[in-house]
Amino acid sequence: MKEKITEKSIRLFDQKGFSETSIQDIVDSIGVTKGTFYYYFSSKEELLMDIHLRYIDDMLDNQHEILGDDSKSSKEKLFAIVQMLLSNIKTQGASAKVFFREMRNLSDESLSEIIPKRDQFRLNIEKLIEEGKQNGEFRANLNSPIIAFGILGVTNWSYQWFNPDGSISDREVAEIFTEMILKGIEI
Amino acid sequence: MKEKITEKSIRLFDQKGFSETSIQDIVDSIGVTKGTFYYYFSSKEELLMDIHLRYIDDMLDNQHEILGDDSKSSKEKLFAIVQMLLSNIKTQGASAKVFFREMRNLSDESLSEIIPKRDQFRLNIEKLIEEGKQNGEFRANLNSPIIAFGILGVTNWSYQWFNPDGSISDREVAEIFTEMILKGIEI
Amino acid sequence: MKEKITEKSIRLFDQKGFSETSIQDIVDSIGVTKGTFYYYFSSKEELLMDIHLRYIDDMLDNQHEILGDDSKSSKEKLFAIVQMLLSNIKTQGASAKVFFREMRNLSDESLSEIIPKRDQFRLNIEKLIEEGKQNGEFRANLNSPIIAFGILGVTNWSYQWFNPDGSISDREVAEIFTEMILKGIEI
Amino acid sequence: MKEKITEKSIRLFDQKGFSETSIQDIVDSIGVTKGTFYYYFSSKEELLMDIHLRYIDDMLDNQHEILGDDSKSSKEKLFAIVQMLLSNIKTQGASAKVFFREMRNLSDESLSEIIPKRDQFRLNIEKLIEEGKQNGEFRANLNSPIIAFGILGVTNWSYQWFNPDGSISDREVAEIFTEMILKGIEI
DNA sequence: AATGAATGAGGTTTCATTCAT
DNA sequence: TATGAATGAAACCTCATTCAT
Repeated sequence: MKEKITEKSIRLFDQKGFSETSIQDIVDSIGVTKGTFYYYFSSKEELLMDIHLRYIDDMLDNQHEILGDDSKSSKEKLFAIVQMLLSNIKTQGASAKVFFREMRNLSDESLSEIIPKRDQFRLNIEKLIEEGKQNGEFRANLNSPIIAFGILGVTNWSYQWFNPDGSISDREVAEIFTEMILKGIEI
Repeated sequence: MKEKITEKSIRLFDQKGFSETSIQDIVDSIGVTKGTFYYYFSSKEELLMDIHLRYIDDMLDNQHEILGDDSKSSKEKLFAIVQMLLSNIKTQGASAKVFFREMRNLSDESLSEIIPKRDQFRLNIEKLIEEGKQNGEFRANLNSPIIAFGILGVTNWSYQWFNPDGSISDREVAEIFTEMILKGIEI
Repeated sequence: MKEKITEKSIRLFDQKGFSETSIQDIVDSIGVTKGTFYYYFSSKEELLMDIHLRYIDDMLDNQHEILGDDSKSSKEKLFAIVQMLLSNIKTQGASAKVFFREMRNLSDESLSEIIPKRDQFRLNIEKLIEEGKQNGEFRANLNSPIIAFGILGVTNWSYQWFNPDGSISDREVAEIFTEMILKGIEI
Repeated sequence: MKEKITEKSIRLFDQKGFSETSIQDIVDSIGVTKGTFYYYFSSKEELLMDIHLRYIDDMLDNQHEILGDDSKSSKEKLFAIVQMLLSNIKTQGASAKVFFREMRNLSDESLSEIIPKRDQFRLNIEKLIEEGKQNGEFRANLNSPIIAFGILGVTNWSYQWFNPDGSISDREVAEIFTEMILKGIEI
């Protein structure tokens, strides 16, 4: 039941927004009553925090696995991360959008747990760029922190427009984006 | 007064969110009463629509000016757009965040006016890429629609993290991003 | 309207208790809506605090006037206070019961304002007893603090049983109690 | 278990009030679940009634024993009752406060059982005063019903302020109060 | 141009109670 | 004897909106 509530809430928060979705909306969508909601969650914010934690922990896990694979070059790791983020849209896209858009509705206490994790994800990419600079895969004069923000922009923004059921696959987009990031667009 | 209400609302919507900001919050912040608000706006949504329209029209104007400058190459136009978006963060960052985050709270009628304009901005970039492909500035095999999304990701995401009062200037970031987009990061 | 809400609330809190009286009960009893209540009070607790302050300030004023009357002996002042408390039951009895029973429902902040005033009322009686001991009206060996509690017990408890519309008047009860306090009951 | 629930409930009702204490509060405080509560009590009101009955029956028993002791004079009986009420504060103070404050939350049916017992306790004191008047211990012109209320005021009010662990003992307070009631405070 | 009083719908949350196990 | 899941009514409170002045 808790799982069911969480799943439905992610869909609703994605579609209508956190504040715009009432507990009534949530429980109606799964045919239970408000009491049931409060049996499993002590507040609406706790549910939001659950969703945040679950998402960022999952992303960090995925990232960790990729970065720990010593058989991959820095470029390959970068591609793997881009590909992971794109392919996750299908299953985790709603969570991701909630994560990026609704962080504001977390309590200060919850934020103090989430923000370091979010930053960690970005810093890991920054570290990957540094690694690539040192092993000669990437240009030595790159501003790693800004480039990391740029790469995250490319991937995270795709949650706003990419349709996993559309005519172009997540793998294709990942390839286009990785090539753009690595080689640029000029001739 | 209308201007004052709009300005303050943009700040508040940016900080707390549209649904989380009450009319009371708005009028309190400028020391008037709710009646005053409803003298100038017929609803909260009308105010939101005002903010949206003002932002996207301004962006389209800026873009239009850049794209119409025949003295610029495609690359230069691209740089100019990136630079325009970054430098706008200081004055328009709050509006931009409201634009991207709160579109959901517009009525269907308002959306039908806003969405085509938002799409137009992106399609203009797509067209610029096509133009660059044809005049030999950009690689001919680029997938323009996806690349346009990628470029918008880089710039739009910067509204989430770029601090105009920080140690790195908007111009520097624009240069880093344009170089990344044009040349990529590999050696 | 604020006055009306307060008056009705005192009646209802007296009859049913603070927690047992809903905002709905209050507004129904005067034919307005909940919004109206919250236009005048920011919370149910603020209303309770209003009632408390109004009551204790009134009692302290009354007491102050009696104690400041230099034409009265200590005994006469004591009688006047007892009489004042008894005669107040008719108009202030409901407030008094709310005051004694519902203090628990005040916030800590409100309590820190109310408790010193409540204590002041008692300490003023203690001082009156001391005064009577020194001017030879009262026995010199009295334990003033405990006796003050005893006198307040006699008067305050009367709010629980005394019916101002019954067959015995408040003046008669005040006389009986004053005689009991001054002379005791033994032969 | 039933005993444990009752004991904890008395503490909680005393501290926070009946309506302000939830079944959840009660069962949490003893580490069981709500089902357990409803195994022993059919409703929250039944528990409150249990507490009321237990208290008043106990008081009536104590009073009965004192009044039936033919070796005591009326004055001695009066002192014994005052002393009994004061000394009971330590063990029964919480019950007493619940008894006096929360009677309102009993059903009409429960009230019809409790009120006569409460009145009986007072009428027994009234009878004791009459007895003292007739045997020449108390003044013949006393208004017994009102004096009984006065005596109960002195003792019952002490539940509001007397601290059994403070510097003055219950026996000392009982002596001060009995002397005040018998001899008054004037010289 | 602006106010202040009032509304009413809907929000989150609490809680006594039920019941299958 | 005790649990845990679920209910549904009602609690306090918020807020966009209206309207007479």
